[in-house]
Amino acid sequence: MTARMKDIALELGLSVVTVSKALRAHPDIGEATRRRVLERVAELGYQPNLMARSLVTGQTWTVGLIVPDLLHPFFAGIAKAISNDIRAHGYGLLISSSDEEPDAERQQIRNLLARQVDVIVLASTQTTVDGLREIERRGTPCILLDRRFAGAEAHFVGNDDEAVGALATAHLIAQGCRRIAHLRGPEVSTAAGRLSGYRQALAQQGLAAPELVMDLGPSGDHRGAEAGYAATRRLLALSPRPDGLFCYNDPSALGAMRAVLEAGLRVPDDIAIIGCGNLSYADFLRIPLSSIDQGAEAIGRRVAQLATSLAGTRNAAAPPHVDLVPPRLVARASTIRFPKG
Amino acid sequence: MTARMKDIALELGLSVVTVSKALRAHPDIGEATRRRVLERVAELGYQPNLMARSLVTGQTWTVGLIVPDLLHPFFAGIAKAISNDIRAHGYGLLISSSDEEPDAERQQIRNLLARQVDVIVLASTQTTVDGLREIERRGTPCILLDRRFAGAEAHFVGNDDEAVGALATAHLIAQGCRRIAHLRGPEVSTAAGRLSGYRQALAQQGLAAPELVMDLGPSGDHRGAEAGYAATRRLLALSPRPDGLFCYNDPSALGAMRAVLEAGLRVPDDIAIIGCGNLSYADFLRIPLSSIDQGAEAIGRRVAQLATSLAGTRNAAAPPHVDLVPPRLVARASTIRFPKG
DNA sequence: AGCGTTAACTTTATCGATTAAGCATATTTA
DNA sequence: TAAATATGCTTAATCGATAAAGTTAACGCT
Repeated sequence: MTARMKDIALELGLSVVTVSKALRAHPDIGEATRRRVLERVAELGYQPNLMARSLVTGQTWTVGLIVPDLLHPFFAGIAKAISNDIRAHGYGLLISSSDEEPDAERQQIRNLLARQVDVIVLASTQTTVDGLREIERRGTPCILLDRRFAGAEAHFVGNDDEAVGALATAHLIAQGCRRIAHLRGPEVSTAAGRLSGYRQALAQQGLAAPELVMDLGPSGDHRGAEAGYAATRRLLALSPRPDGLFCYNDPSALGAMRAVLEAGLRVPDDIAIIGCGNLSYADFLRIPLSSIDQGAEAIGRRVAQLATSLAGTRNAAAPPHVDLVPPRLVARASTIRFPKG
Repeated sequence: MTARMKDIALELGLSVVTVSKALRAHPDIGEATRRRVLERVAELGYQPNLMARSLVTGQTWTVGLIVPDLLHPFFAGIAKAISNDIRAHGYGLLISSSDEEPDAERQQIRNLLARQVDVIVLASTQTTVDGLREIERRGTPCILLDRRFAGAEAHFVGNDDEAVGALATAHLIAQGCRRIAHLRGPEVSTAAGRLSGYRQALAQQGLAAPELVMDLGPSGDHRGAEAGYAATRRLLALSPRPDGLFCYNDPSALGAMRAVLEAGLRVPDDIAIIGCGNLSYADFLRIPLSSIDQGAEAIGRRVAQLATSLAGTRNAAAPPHVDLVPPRLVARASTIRFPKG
């Protein structure tokens, strides 16, 4: 078995409490004693049992994170950033992937609560705020990530999705597109936000009608390319057809691009295409894809900061901290119609 | 505050132990009492404090995972699969990303041990097995993931990297390549294994000499494309130049492809290129990249199975379980020289 | 009737720490 | 010089559960 404080105390002829205090640099302990303790602790490579400590202090130094899909680079990037940043403050990260299933998510929330995590960070797949009741009842601080709820008074960190939609659409307009279509994502706040931003940008230029919005359907990210392909085929059947396309995410944009090229049209000359997510290796695609970078790392860092400041708090009536990370346009060949020069 | 067993016991006029046993379906408890308890527990949405439980049982129902880079799709895929599979057995997953820094990794190991995880799953960035001493001393079961140590008697789950190298190289040979080069990865067992497989495949066909191996350098994955580009430029300066190229990973293969195309050569006709990792959206690249699929999900599932079977074990003298997941060739345009028909 | 069993709880000890009180000894302070 | 304060430890209580051992009433058997 592993050494316990009791063992060290016995060896040194001290009480357990003295050892405990010495380890935590409590002022009660004299210099000589502290040194003796630390020396023996170092020799043994002793580390206090965090379970036991947590039981009495009520703090577990653990953040719980639930994402819809850990394989998605956006969420993986956020998870990595959170993990790295909170570790610097002594926190660990318990991660689970809900696979876009609300029931699984609720179960995972319950599990995190049973584990007494100090904070829950949640990119929810729920449509209502009800799933958060339990968290609230427990008084565990909760940070909503990427996806928000209409009337919920909760902390939030994520993109300003209206800005995402507006940025992408304005870029297409600037490139000379006049009939700009949108592939709309599933029933989550991000899709609604991007659609709204798209509409705003169009309205601002008097390009609102007719509306060229096509649904990608409920498919998750893994089917994004197929969904984008199918939706775009439907768009191309319209006449006159669109000359610009803002896609909910990059996979659907890739599917869209395939559909456009297969139809014998040119990208970006006939149809300019922009996605969202800024996938890695976009530069190595057949036609490098313009996209909106969501800044996963920045989001993760801000979540980490908020989480560590919230940990230890209980039911603090602090006003919700809403942190909208600005998106960044990355223009590549798929939209650049007027090469400079 | 949240309800505790004591509260429920008091309300129902029972002892804490009775409630505890009722919740765990202990045979001591009568049907009527059990029902009363379960009913009240359901009403309150009570969940036992897992910290307290762990302290006495010694099991935390937690698996610790350390990977070099959570953003890397291979490790993200593994993490996702592990998380999903162990959750079904009641386990949670504590994840951290070591960023390929041995010191960070060691610190993370210590942290996981202090948190009393039941099993540690480790894709190590260390060069020696010394960093595992502490784990061993504690008797915590440990599963090495993806990267192995020479003489270590430890559980291992990952690819058969010699098979990876051999599979890729044999494929190039089958496509008619005769001067096959290799971009070698950094100082980890996977790079050594793939190199060895490459050599074996060449030797088997009497194509061994001269050796056309170029180092990618110590760069991690994020610089893979640049490193691949640079190494390939050096390769192209040779004469006669290679006609086939097996790259350590996909990013370096993309860099290699860029170098080849910039030199005015054709892929795969002048030089066929194959990578490793089977990156998503490989089909949407300028020239779809052939690659070796490592089967991240399969690896994750096997790790999960092994981990749950090992949890609760201490210093079991069970012989190390070595699980080599077979790689799968995914041939695409970058290597297919003889289109069928 | 007497005694061993069983069923269904309760009481006590424990897990490995932390926090709150005690208690000498030494050092100031008035 | 006596009372007041610090200094540096120790002992007792606690965190929220589980495990081991004890208790009591009902039951069955010869």
